[in-house]
Amino acid sequence: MRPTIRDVAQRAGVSIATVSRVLRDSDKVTAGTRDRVTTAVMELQFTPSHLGRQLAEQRHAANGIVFPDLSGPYYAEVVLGYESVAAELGRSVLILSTHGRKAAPEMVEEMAGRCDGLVILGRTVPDEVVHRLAQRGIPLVLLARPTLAGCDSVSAAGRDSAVALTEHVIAAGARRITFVGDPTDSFDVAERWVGVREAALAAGVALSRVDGGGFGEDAGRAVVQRLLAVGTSGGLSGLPDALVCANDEVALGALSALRERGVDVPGRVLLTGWDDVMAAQYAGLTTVRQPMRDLGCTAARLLDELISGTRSKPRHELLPTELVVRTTTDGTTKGHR
Amino acid sequence: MRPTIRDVAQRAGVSIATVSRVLRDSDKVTAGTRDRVTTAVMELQFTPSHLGRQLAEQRHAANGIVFPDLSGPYYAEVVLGYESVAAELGRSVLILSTHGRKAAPEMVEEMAGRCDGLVILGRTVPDEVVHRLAQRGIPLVLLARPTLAGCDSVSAAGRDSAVALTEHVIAAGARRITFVGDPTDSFDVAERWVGVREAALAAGVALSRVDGGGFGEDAGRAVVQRLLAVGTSGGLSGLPDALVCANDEVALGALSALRERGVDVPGRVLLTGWDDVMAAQYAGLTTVRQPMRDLGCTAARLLDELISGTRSKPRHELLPTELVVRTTTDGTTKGHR
DNA sequence: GTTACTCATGTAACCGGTTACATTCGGCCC
DNA sequence: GGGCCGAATGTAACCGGTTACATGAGTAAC
Repeated sequence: MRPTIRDVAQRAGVSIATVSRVLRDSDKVTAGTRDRVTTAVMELQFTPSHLGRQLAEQRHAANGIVFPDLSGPYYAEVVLGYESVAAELGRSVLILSTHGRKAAPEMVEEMAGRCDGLVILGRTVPDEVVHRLAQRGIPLVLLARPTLAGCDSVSAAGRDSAVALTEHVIAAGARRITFVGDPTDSFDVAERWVGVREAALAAGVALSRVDGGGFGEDAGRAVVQRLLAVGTSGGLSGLPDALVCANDEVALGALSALRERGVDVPGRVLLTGWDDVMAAQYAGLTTVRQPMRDLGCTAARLLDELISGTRSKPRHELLPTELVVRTTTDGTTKGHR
Repeated sequence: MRPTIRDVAQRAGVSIATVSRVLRDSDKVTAGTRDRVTTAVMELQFTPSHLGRQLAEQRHAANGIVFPDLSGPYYAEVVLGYESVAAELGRSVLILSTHGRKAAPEMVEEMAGRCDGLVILGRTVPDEVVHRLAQRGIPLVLLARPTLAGCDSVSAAGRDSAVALTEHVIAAGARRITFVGDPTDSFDVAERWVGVREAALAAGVALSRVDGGGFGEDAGRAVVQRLLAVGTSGGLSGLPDALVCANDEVALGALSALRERGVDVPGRVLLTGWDDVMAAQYAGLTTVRQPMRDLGCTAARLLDELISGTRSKPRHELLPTELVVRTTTDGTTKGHR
C-alpha cells in the first residue's frame, strides 16, 4: 500500500497536522521539524492522495468538457485549447464525447460529480439536462450553443461571418445561392443560415436550402448528386450559381462529386465551406476560419472565473472569425497547385 | 450544500448503512425499507459523492491518457477511440497534453494520482518517469512508444508498412530515395526509418536522409528549399527520385513547395507521407493509413484488463496498417481532381 | 516570581461514503 | 418456554487528507 500521511508523521516523529502543514507550507513550522518531515517524505516517496485531499477541501481541481465527437478537426482543436489553459490553471481535464448516445445525460451528470465545473459543446445533451446541472449549482460554460439559465457562453461570430461570406459570393457573381445544411442540426449551422439569408435578402439574391444528412463528406456528395439529377435529363440546370456549405467536410465532398462529374468549380458553380480545416487549404476551398483553439481557451478562462467565484454575473463571448478566399470562389487567383 | 447519505438516512428513518445498501443494491433489504429509502433519495435529489465513494472503495473509475499534442488529426483520433471504449467500460477519461512542457513529468505523476491507470503516448515524458510510475504499481499502457519495464504496449506496424511503402516507390521507378524526418524524434519515425532502410538495402537502392526540424508543413517546405539549393545553381540535381516523408504534414508542405517551384510530382519526384490525414486525400498524396482509432480502443481494453486484474503478464499489440497509393507516386492513375 | 502572551505542535472532528461486525427480532424446534 | 438460527438493520471503524481548537513551552513585562 502507498504510504499515508500517518506513516510520514510517525517516521518524522510529529503529528499528521504538522505533516499537512509542511506539505501545504502554509502555517509556520520550525525549520528543524520541516526538515525532518521533508526527509521522511523523501524516504517514503510519499505523495499525498488526491482523493483524501479533495474530500477534505471539497473541490476536485478538475474541469470537464462535453462534446459530440472528436473526429472532425474542429472539436479536437477546441479541446486542445481548453486543456492547455486548464492545465496552466492547475486543473485536470475530463473529457466526454457523447456520440449521440442515449445515455449521454446520465454520463454528463456523472461527470459533473467529478469536477468543479464543465463546458458543454453544441448538440450533446438536451437543454433540460443543462438546466438541472445549473440548478445543482455547477458552474457551466456553453460553447457553440445558445445560452441558457444565466450560464456563460462562448461562440464564434457565425452570423457575421455568414454575412461576409455571402456578400463575397454575391460579389463574385452569384445570383442563385443554395445553402447546404440543416439549421436544426446545430446552433452553429442555424446561425450561419440566418446570416446567409440576411445577406441574400439584402442583396435581392435567390436563396434555397438543401440538406445531405449529416456533417460528413458523404452529405456533400449526396447533395450534388441530387441537384444534378433534378436538371432536365441530367443537365446542369439544377445547379445554382453558388453552393454555400455548412462546413468544410460537406463542401469537400461536394467538390469531389462536382469535379468527378466534370462540373467546373468555380467556373460553373462557386463553392464555400466553413471552419478552414487543413484539407481546405489543399483543396483551395474558400471558407471561414474559426478561432477554434481560442474558443476552448476562452471557455476555460470563463469557467475558471465561475469556479473561483471571481465573477458571478454571466458573460457571453463572441469571438471574431475570418473569411478565407481561395480558388473555389475566385477563378482569377490561382491556388498553389 | 448537497444532501449527504446521512440526510437521506435521517429522512428515511434508517441508518446510513442501509442507504448505502440500497444504493448499491447489493445486500438484501426489505422491500418496504428499500421504498422508503428510494423515495427519500428522490425527494432530496440525492446523488452520491464520487469522492466519498472513491475514497472508501480505493479506486477512481477513471483512466488517463497522455499525449504530446492534439493538433494533428492523429492524436485526436487516438484519444477519441480511447474515450469511446473507456466510456463503455464505465470509466471517465482524463487527458493531458504535454506540449513539450518542462513540467510534464510532474503533471503526469499528478495525473497518475487521479486515475486507476494510464496510457502514455510517444514522446511525452522520459523513460525514467514511466519507470517510476510502473514501480508505483500504476497500470500503464505505452502507445507508439517502445515498451519498457514489463508494461503493455500498442503500436501500428510502422516497420512493415515502411517496407511496403518503399517497395512500392522502388517499383514506381525510384533509384535514389531520400527519407525526410529525424528518427530520434519519435519511436514511430524511428521504426519507419528502419523499415525504409531495410527495404532500400534489400533492393540495392541509394538512400539518404534529411530533416526539416519538426513535424509540420514548414519542415517539408524547408527540406525542399534546401534540396533545391544544393543542386548546381538552383537546378534539380539535388533532388532524389523519391521523397519518403515521416508524416503527411511534412509531405504536404514539401508538395506545396515543390509545385510552387514548378517541380512535377510525380513526374520528376515521387512523394509519400504517413498517417492518411484528410488533407492527404485531397492532395492526392500516397501514404500509409494507420488504424488510429483502433490504437486508442486497443489501449483502453488492455488497460482495463490490467486495472481489473484480469491479466498480469504484459502484452504487446501490433496493429496492421494499409498502403494507400495516390497520384504523388502514380502518374498513370489520375486523382479525382 | 507571577502573569500574560506568542507561537509551534498535537488532538480530534470533520469531509461522504463502504463495510465488517454487532445487535435485534421473529420463527422454529424440542 | 427456552435456545438456536438466520435475516434485516444498526454501529462504528475505516479510507487519507485538512483544519479549528487545545495544549504546552518559552519569553517578555510587571
